[in-house]
Amino acid sequence: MKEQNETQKNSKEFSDDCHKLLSSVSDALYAIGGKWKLMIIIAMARGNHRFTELQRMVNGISARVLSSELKELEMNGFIVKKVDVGYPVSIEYHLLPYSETLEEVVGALSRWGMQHREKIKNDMSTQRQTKP
Amino acid sequence: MKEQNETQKNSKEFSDDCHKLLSSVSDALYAIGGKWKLMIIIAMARGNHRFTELQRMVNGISARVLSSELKELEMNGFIVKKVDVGYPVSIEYHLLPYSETLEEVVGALSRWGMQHREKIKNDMSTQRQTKP
DNA sequence: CGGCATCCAAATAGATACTG
DNA sequence: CAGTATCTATTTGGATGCCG
Repeated sequence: MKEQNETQKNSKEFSDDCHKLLSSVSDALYAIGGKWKLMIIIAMARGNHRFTELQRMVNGISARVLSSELKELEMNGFIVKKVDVGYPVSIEYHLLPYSETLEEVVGALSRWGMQHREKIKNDMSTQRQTKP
Repeated sequence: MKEQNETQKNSKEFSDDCHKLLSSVSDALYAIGGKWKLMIIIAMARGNHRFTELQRMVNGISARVLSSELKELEMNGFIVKKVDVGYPVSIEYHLLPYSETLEEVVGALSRWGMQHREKIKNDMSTQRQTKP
């Protein structure tokens, strides 16, 4: 290992680093990627616990998709489904502590999303000058 | 506005906050969501600039998909395509400064992905005890 | 209300072949 | 090398209806 020249070594380590970075990001996207999972978790963190509440809050999601996403989130340990067998039966979904580990990701994404929207807006208004 | 009771007001503001958070995250996912865009940007940041380099580095992407993703990234101002008309013609893709704004997002995702992989590993090994 | 089953349409992805 | 074109297979999603 130590005997290979610096160029090779640096290149190899660089490439290894890259693979590690890629696979960890890939793992993250696999678990919480897609359009809906983070949105559902955000909505739930903000006090929406019922199926229909969630569907109203998460814009554009259908019942079928919400249903299957909730199932996956439950299987993966992000949320728990609580069934209250009163009358009428009430079903609520709640975040488990593990969801809190996503705070940094959600924060980074929302900050970036906000400033990205600004950028798009500026791009559009400057473009309008050249092509009215 | 001021006349509504505190419960309603707080609930309304909470809901507004939620919508803002949801829409900014949604914007972010729209721009850099999907399996590939971030991966391509990461690989490029780590020194992969040629089409085939990128395809080798980003595991599982096909030429067709890589091609279309690169086009989108270019249109959205993340990367630039440089054509060197020497012999042989060489084509390279490079990150534009705007890609650097994604650093925080990439960092958060990779940290989360790493610790998530650990969690999965532990879950699997503890589960193996009960069902060998 | 909180879903599941079914059917159908649309989007996406893979394989393969071909081009300059 | 750096793609494009075409075709097909698979995934995904919406709409609808039904059920407890």
